[in-house]
Amino acid sequence: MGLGEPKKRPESDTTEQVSPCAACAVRDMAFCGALNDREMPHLLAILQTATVEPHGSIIDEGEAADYLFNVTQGAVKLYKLLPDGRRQITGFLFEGDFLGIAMNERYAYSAEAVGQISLCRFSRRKLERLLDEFPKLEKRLLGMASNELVQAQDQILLLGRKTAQEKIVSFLLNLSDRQVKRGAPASPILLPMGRADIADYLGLTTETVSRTITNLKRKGYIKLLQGGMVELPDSEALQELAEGS
Amino acid sequence: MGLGEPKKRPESDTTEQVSPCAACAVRDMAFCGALNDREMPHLLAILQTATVEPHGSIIDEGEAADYLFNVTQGAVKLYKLLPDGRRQITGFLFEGDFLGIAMNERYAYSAEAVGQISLCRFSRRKLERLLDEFPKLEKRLLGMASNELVQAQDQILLLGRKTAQEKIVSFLLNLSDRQVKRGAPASPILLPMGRADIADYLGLTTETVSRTITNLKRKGYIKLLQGGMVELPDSEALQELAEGS
DNA sequence: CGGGATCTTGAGGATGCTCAACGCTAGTGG
DNA sequence: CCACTAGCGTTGAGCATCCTCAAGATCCCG
Repeated sequence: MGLGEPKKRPESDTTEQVSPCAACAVRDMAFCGALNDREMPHLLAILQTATVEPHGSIIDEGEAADYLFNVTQGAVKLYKLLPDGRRQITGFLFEGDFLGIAMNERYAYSAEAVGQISLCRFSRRKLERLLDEFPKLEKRLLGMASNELVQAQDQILLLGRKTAQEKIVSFLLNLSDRQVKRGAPASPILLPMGRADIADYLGLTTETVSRTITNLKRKGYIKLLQGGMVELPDSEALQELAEGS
Repeated sequence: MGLGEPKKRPESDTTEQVSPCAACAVRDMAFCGALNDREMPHLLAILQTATVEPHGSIIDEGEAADYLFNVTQGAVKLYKLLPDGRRQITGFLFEGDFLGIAMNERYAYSAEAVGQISLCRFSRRKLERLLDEFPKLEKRLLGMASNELVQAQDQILLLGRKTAQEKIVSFLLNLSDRQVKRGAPASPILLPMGRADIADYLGLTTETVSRTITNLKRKGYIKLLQGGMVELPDSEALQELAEGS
């Protein structure tokens, strides 16, 4: 099911009457930032806000792709399944990230909340009409797609050719970079997802993830703090570990 | 260097004076198909055609992304390198495929001709101006980016969670599907690339690729023909092998 | 404080890699 | 015309990384 039918989902709020955009912390980072204050109402008119509980489903692979989303709070995981249950997480989304560019008529993957999250929902049909009206929105979307493709290439390199340790370190550095882009410090980083999720993202098992992290900890490359925080004392050294140079 | 400086590349033709688009076999499949006969001249005006010899470089990762390309004949491989030389091929392009969506200011990967190829080259700057003039071109580009992202997700699933045999079979079926989209038969398929390229695309070694293909051959799932052609006698059975169901 | 889920650690094993040799094909030049 | 070579593909033996299976440790929430 997913958010395509919000009436069935108790964790989904209905649209707020006051503008959620005015106070939106991620507006500039998100694709909404392409519009100025005068144009924003058009976007606001087709937008709904919602929250999803931990492990709540947002979209399901194969569903008709009728809605697009913008994550405004929390972490989301995207994943695909094989018939026998093997799972590959194709990405994590955080505040400001857009969900739904990768689709044809149907979603190419499922999406699930990691912790509790907030998001904006757009009708795809209505958004497409808006794109005709505001070409710069479409340009922004194209730029975002371009960027996502670059990220996907990096992940393909990681999965195809990196060792377990290189994968873990690359992952940590990637989270750090994205935190910086969101205006947070480069270290410590927050790891809101479990070992199993990390494993399914990096093409490993939870055991290997755990062992590798323990190893990095022992060697002093990382430090585990309270609340799933990880300190990266020497990102230069980590950078080298991430590329095997 | 790459095609950014065509004067230095003996294998690059200069622009033809007669319209190469009029007789273009891939026009409808390519993004050019978004424009009708009346609009086409605008595109033609910013386009150059070229050929590249086998193993010739088209773009290099990290180069300024000043040009976009459309493959009109032959096969192209896209790849990324790690500092120690490990290589990951991120995709193969064939007639009608577009090259260059995945970039920021710089190319995210290198591209090299597999055999001899022909392509169209567009100045990115000029093409972007054209996008403003023809929104439907931009829409087409966004749709193509969306599609490429879907493909990238599939590749991520393949690399992260499939066995060697599943990878090989998925690859063969993917080539078959794309041949069908180009109007060719589903079988036999052409394998213009070598074992090493297949290995670097699937995150394997040439030895494993060779062994796995031999195995599939022995079990009757595929048949190797002359000239790098491969027959797929039972695509249903292969479909199951590809997903481990 | 109890209990389920998650994380860690260990031992053994399998998939795919490394290293090495051999075969095949096509292009080259005697 | 055919030996020769270079590149590519195939096959084999041994091995390493990572997986599987299992048990214990830790954490978190009720």
